[in-house]
Amino acid sequence: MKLNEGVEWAIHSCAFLGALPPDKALPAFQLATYFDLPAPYLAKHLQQLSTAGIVETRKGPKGGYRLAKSPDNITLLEIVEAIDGRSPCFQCTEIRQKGPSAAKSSEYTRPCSIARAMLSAEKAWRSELRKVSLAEIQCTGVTEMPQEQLEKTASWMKDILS
Amino acid sequence: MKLNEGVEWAIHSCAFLGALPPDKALPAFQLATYFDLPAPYLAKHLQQLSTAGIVETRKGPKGGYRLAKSPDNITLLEIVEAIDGRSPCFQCTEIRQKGPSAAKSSEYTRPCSIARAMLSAEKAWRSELRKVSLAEIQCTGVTEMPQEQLEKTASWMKDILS
DNA sequence: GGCAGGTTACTCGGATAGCGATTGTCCGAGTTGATCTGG
DNA sequence: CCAGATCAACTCGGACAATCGCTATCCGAGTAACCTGCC
Repeated sequence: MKLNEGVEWAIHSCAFLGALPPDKALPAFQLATYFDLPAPYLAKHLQQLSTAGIVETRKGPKGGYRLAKSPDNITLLEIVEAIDGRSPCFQCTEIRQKGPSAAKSSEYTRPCSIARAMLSAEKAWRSELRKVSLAEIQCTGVTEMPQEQLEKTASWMKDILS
Repeated sequence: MKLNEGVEWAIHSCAFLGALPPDKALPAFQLATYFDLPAPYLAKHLQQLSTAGIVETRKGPKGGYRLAKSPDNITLLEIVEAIDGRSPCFQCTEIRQKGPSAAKSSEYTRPCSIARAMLSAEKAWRSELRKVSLAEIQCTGVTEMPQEQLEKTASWMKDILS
């Protein structure tokens, strides 16, 4: 039960891309530099975000990644599922139908009650993540960011985009 | 984001142990036979349940495992955490404090807002699991179990415990 | 017949290999912007 | 000076290794029941 490490990188990256001026894109390499992450590996996760339709790419010089839609319309759940997959974390293997005391398979109509409880909890988790939009993350993030970092980031971004 | 497979086995095993007559214990090997599982590996998980204080053991002949407390006082969360660990599935590595634009570490007072959102969702998940007691699982399980399996299980249990 | 001691067989517990998924990396295909040349 | 074609550099995308945790297994330590012999 460990979430892919790339999820954290992806969320931070999306929040950062959302702060970019419109019609500007940022290469994966620059993002990796900003967060001090291994560039090729971050690129792999950005690809997943691209496949999921959360970010869009632009090749060639002055190219890179940028958000594909408004931060208001991007939820944390979307990003998490883009990186970590959509398969449920609890997979019922129907062991109640195994062993010497099992009945015929057709006798089991409803899903296993244990699986139902686990899936229900997972639904609550997903529901919480769906409530949080990227816009909220950005807003809170900027509000709580130290003044020093705000200035440095603005300066850094200016250099890169020039 | 995949839950340890042993979690399913552990929950089924606990539910089954709860159906045992009081003061009777069941060896790991018999449990594995009943569910058609690899015995040594199931035993490993039962050990974890024992360490967590959910089941208790009795060595020697007529020994085995049995519940350490009433099914009413055992929650799904306890079992899940006993097998899968209590560490949060989202680990914030504070990448906001990395890179060329980071401020001094002391400037970051509150936890990262992304981590707060992820932890909040995880809290909801754990809360849902805490609501479900083993007693409820047993009750639902028995109610929905095919008649054929009920009879076979009763007969099988009689043979084993004699 | 009852009891004590020894034996035996059965149980759990921790230490030990194998495998798959995640982590980490690389190079090639494609595209865009800039440059150079000719009109 | 302008337009078009060429060129070159920069970008993403998918294919390729290494490491860590989960899966699976085994044997040794400990214990309780049982059996036997004695009182």
